Amino acid sequence: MVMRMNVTIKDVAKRANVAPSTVSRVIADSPRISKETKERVWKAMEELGYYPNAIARSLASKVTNTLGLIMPRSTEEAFSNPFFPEVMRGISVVAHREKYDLLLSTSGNKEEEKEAVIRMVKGKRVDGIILLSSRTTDELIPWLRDEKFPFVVIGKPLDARGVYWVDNDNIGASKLATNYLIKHGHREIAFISGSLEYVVSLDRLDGYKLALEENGLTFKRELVEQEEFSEDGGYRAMMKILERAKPTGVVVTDDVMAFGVIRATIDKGFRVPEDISIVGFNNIPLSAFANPPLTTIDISTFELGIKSAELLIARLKQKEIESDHIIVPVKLIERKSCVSR
Amino acid sequence: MVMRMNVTIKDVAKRANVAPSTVSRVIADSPRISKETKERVWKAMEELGYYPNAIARSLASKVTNTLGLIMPRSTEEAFSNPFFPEVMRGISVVAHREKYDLLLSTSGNKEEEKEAVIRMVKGKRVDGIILLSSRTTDELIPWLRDEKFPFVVIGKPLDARGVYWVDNDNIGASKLATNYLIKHGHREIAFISGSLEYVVSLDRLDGYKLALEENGLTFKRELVEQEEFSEDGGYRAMMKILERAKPTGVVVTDDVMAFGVIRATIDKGFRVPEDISIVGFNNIPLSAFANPPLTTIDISTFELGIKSAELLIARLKQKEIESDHIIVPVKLIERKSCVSR
DNA sequence: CTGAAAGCGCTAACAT
DNA sequence: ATGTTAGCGCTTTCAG
Repeated sequence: MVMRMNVTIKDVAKRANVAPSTVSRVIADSPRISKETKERVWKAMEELGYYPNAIARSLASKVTNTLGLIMPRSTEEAFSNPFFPEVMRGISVVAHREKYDLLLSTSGNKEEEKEAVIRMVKGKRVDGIILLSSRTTDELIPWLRDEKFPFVVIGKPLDARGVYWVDNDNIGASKLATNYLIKHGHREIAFISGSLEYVVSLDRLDGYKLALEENGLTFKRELVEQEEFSEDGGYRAMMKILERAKPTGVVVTDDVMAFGVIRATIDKGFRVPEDISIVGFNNIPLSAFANPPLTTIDISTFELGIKSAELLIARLKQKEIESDHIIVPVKLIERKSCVSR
Repeated sequence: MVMRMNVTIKDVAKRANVAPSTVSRVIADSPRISKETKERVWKAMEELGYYPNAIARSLASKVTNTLGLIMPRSTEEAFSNPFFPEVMRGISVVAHREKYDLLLSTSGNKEEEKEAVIRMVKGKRVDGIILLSSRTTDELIPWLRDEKFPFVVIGKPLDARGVYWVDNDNIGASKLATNYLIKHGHREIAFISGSLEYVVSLDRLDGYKLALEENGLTFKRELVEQEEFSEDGGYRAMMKILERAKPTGVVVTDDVMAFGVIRATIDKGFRVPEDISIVGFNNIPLSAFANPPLTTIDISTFELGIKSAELLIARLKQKEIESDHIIVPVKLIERKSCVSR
């Protein structure tokens, strides 16, 4: 029976006839160690099947080589919207390239979310944090800023002073969507978004208003509705609007919601796009296959993930950073859910 | 200027007039500490804003309260298929409930995947591992088994001895899909799956063969094709089949691939379902919105995640485990992509 | 019920 | 170029 104790740096040191610190340096591939000793140490590591203990390493060096990911609200919900996997895909590409692992917090609500962040930061489990979406009411951002802990947020925070963030130009994107409808002859344009708790909703509402204004159209309260980010939310919002107004076009700030909007439109006896044109946001994979295929604003979700990870890692490595934020471009994808009037 | 040193267990001990070990016991809520001391220590922790350093804790106790997630192949690809986010959703629900965090490895290929696992296991960064999909060629499973490291794999491994796993009855599921087509009068049924490197592909191929056999139909090589798990893979597979055979129905073991199959069918001048019926697998959200809406086998992806996490955690907590594997039920979702002949 | 002390496995001054 | 020596912050015998 083999009682296989864990082989540590000491065992390697002994076998290679060097000091533990030398082994440590070899692991870090320090240039101040002679080629010969390195070889000798490598050989010893090989023979003993040595592998560094990352935890001990972290404790001593205060570096974890891992990035914390904070999902919005419940992790469970987050994975339901294709937006998040896509952002994570971007993040994981960069993390992999830069040799970072990813620690996912699993939280269920606002309090737990805060808890999760504290656990990561004070627990010293990560080198930096990416916040996947900011709410205006978020107390996390000031907290992290005060802790002087490196983090970047996806989505421009209300108070962006001293915080690094990555986002689209949401005002511009929303103007783009609205103008598209206006150019196609629409005058009564509805606007459906997620809760105004989210800065992104606020900004897109502004973009919508601006587009109306610049085209001499008047803003009408009854054409605007907020609901939760889900198919059902979109459905409910559109039902409410159709009960009090007659839009010919609608801007919906989330494709998943847009599916609900389409469903509501049909349920109310209208056709898409013949009676009502719809433009969505995010260009999720589903939107190309919807019926009709959805015209939508592609916000480069993948890129949002890429850039946020790059920005965070640049910060961690104390690289020169040009700006404390990055704007990722959007583009309008024309499909079949809009028509001229 | 405040030089805020990290407050440690020692500071708390000093302030509460106890020994560090006592503070440690209070953190663990040991019953051998008097109520009074506990209160005193809690107060001191509160006042100093103390928070345990998880890394130091892990080093000393050899427990991380973290589960490692190993994605198949590249993490990037994984996030492209809705299957994985959905599994992760299930895992995260349980992890959250049981107070575990999730560590995601970011790997790009087979070697890096192995590297990632070693880094997690030998680096002592996680208490257990969930393997999100097994290939027949997987050397990870024997390795983990030999290391006696707790892990569970989603997808029955080829050699399941001594390994814990969670899966559907893939043979049965595939029979279900194939029989459905047979019952609807189809005789020439094609079968498209991912690489036979995956046990799941093998099993589903077996199920398909069994269904044919039990119904007196002969298996034809030219009706079978393997390709990668993507829309494009499905497209290519179907193109190849249509160049040499005339199926009236096809079983595709992945919805994303099924979309490609539909596209190929149309490109070849056939209609779905009038000319060719299609049954998919996974019931991803997209499949309900496809054109036509896809009839598919729902494999309870979310449940797969739930069960795998529960099984792993039960193992970590040395709970009684009834069986070393869990079979999650499937069901057929009838939509519009199939028709009787 | 609590304290003292020895690690956990590694890194990082500081020497040499 | 390499060794010595303290820790990193916590847990855990072992005493008492």
